[in-house]
This record gives sequence, structure tokens and C-alpha cells, in this order.
Amino acid sequence: MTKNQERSAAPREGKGGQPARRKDGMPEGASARQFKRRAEIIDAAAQTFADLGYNASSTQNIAEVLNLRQASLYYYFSTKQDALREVCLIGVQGFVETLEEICASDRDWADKVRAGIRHHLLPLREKRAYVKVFQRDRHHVTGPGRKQVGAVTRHYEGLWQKLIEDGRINRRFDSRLDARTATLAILGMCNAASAWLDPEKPGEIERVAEQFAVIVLCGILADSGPEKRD
Amino acid sequence: MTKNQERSAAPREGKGGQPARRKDGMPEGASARQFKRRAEIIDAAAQTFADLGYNASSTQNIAEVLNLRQASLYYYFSTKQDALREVCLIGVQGFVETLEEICASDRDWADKVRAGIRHHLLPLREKRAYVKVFQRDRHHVTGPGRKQVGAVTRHYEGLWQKLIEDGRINRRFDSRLDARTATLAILGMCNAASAWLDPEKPGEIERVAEQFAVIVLCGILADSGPEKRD
DNA sequence: ATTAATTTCTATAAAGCTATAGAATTTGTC
DNA sequence: GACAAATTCTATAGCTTTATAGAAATTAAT
Repeated sequence: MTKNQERSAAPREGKGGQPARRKDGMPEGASARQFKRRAEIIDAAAQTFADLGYNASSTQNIAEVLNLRQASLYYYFSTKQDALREVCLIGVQGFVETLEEICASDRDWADKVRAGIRHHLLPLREKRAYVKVFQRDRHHVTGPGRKQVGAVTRHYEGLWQKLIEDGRINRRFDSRLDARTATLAILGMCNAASAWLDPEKPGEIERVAEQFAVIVLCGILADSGPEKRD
Repeated sequence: MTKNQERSAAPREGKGGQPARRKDGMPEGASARQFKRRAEIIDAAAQTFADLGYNASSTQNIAEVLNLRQASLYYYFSTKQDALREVCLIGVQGFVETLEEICASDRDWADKVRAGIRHHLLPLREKRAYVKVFQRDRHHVTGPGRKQVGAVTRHYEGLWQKLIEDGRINRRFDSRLDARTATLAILGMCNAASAWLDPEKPGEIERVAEQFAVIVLCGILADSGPEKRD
């Protein structure tokens, strides 16, 4: 059923070289070619995790995407868990830095929020699978990576919360707001988009970002003065 | 490590009765006791799925919650998949009906949205695990249940979308809004709450619902006339 | 072309998981 | 307390999955 699964199963004649196991995160001297191939492997993992979810993805599934044998994957990562960790870290990469820059800029608070939303969605264009996996499956990261992922997440949420809180203190945002709740509201809204937004569709990300910004900043109510009422 | 895992492992003397397999959804004559016990089993499944995720949950995990042997679960459901389907269906139960009533009422559109948000969060109080599993793991339902779950979901989203769209057409909601996008924004925001909201904390659900309503209806901006600007 | 390094393959161990079969035990009823 | 029904248990088949070992094939460099 799957395409190129035809490979000669019989042993062939030939010479062998020395195995040269390396594993792990491709330490020091990795050629550009190695590096690129590894990226392809991780990309397939991200794709598979994004489609099926981490726990429903088998290493077999990943291998099929690459037209590789399941065991061959272990030349590039040492455990499936490691692949998840790496996918997740790529998934968050840049979020913190970008939001920090936005917060540090001299824009108005409303503009910061608008930019924050925009830049939360923009990465979907280049690395949707990674972002999706981070957002949905990061809780399945175990071991040392867990703390790392958790720390980044908390830092990012903290930046948002400070942004909202500062805006509120400076009377630019509604005084009724609880900064943490508002933060989680905004992030919940934005994160959900990775599940339904089509990043291929031109202009779609920008459109959705703008819609979100309108809702978050102004709400859905028409700014009706004392006008029509039926 | 786990508590009562001590049970005599040696065969004991005694008489046997006839086995009376039944499986499936407890068809016709199920006593109140049967019914209640089955609810406990499904509840443990919901709890486990909610904590670990469907695919990371083994039937062993579920059994441990109940202090039961893994195989004994199959007296109550015939496959793990069936358990998921049931948990999900309980998880959505009531959502459609409640929102339909709200939409049919003669409230103002803003009030309908406010009530919609409130009643989206309220079920977390009584069946958080079920709701959480529905929201996060419904995509893992396969077989006949898949269509069922999908249909309910689409119906619910459709109701929201119609609510927003009608409000917009009647100039009560912002004319810039795309109803579908706004719907997914609101639902994304509300659904995320099942991951962090603590339903035990008294008043918390109501508080969060109100915060969400403020954001969705009015936005986070203070309704600043031409006031202070630093 | 030979040689060394890299990459992929085959084969398989070890573990975990779902689901079934049938025995044993418990519960409810008269 | 004897009988029948309901519930749980033990044991295990059968399958899937992760991960390892070492052979084979491919690629790169001289």
C-alpha cells in the first residue's frame, strides 16, 4: 500500500566499513550534508507528531515518511523522546526573543498586544508542525528537557502577563482585568489557531491575526453610541 | 508503591457459577447497582485520559485507579476505544442543548454571548475530566463514534457562528468581524481553560467566565476618551 | 580504484499493551 | 444456606513498539 517499500530483502555481497555510531545531537564536526539530513529526519518526526500526536506516532510512522527503515532513525536520534524534545524546542524557538523586543519597543500598549498576537501566529508559516507539537504535546516531554521546555513556556507567559499588567496599571487597559487570566485567554485563543488555520492560504495568517487583535483590543461589540435598538 | 495491590495470588478453593458475559453498553436490564458501578469505571477512564492523554493511558493505568485488575475492565467496556467514545460523548453532552436555549431566548446578543461563555465553562465543575478529554482527545475517536462526535462538534460551532453572524448583521457586533474566525477565537479561548482553570476553587469558574466575557465583548482597552497619555 | 567514513539495512531482544477464556469469588434472593 | 447471577481474578495469546547489534551498502577522499 505504501509506495517505495520495495527493497531487496536478501543479503548482498560487498565490503563493510567500520561502523561509526555517534547518536545524540550531532556533536562537533558535522558536515553540512549531515546537518541537513538530520534536519530532514527531525522534520519528518515533527510532521508525524503534528498529524497523529506524539503518543500515537510510532517510529515506524516517521520512517515511512522518509522511506527509511524504522531502525535507521536511531542513527539520528537516540530515543523517540529525544526527537520530541528537539521538535518542541524548535517549536518555541524565537517566541520569547520576539516578544521581548516587542515589549521593549516604544510602541503604545495596544500596538504591543497587536504585534504580540501577530508574531505569535507568524511562525505557523514556516514551522507549523513544530509549533503545533510544542503547543499540544509539550507535556509529554520527560527527563531533563521537561524543565527546559517548562521554563521557556513560563517565561513567555510571564512576558505577556507583564505586558497586560503594565498596560492596566497605566490605565491603558481595562481596570477590571486580571492580567494572568487575560494572558491565558489570549494565548488560548492564539494557540488554538494552529489546529485550524491554513498557513498556506496567502494572507490568512495576517487576516486572522488582525481579527484576533480586534477582538482582544476592542471586543466584538459594535461601538454603538445610543443608536438603533430593535 | 501503589496501595492495595496486595491480593492473594494463589488459587483458592470454592465453587464457580456460570459466567454471564455481556459487554457493550449495558443493554436492557441493568440494575441501578450495575449502572453505578459502570459509571465508576468510565469515570476512572475519564480521569486517566484527562491526566495522561488517551494514547498515553493504558488500561492498566485505569485499573489501578479502581484497584481492579486490568482484564476486569473488559467486563464493562469491550475496547479502550469504546471507553474513549463514551467519555467524549458524556463530555459534550448538554453543550448543544444549552446553547440552543440561549440562542432561542429573547436576550440581547451581548447577553447571549456572555451566557454562552458562562455555560461553556460551567460543566467543568461537574465533569472536568470528561470535558477535557472531549476537547483534547476527541480526534482519536475512530470507527462509528467518530462521525457522531464530529457531528455534535460541528453543530455546536455552527450555533456559535450563527449567533455571531446574526449579531453582526443586526449591527450589534463589529462589522469587521468574520463570524467563523470569531467563533474559533472564542472557543479556543474557552477550551483552553479546561487545562488551567481550577474548578474546585469557589467562584473561580464564574470569575473566569466574566473575565472572558469582558474581553470578548469589550476588549481589553480601557474605554479611554481623550484622557491621560504619558 | 582503494580505503575510510558515513549511512542504511536486516534481524531481533525485550518490554508493554489489548483483549479473550475460563476459573474463582462475591452478591443477591428465596 | 443453597442457588443463580454478577463481578473479579488468573493466565495468556497475539500483537506492537522501542531500541540495539552488527552486516551491508553508499559516499567521499586520495
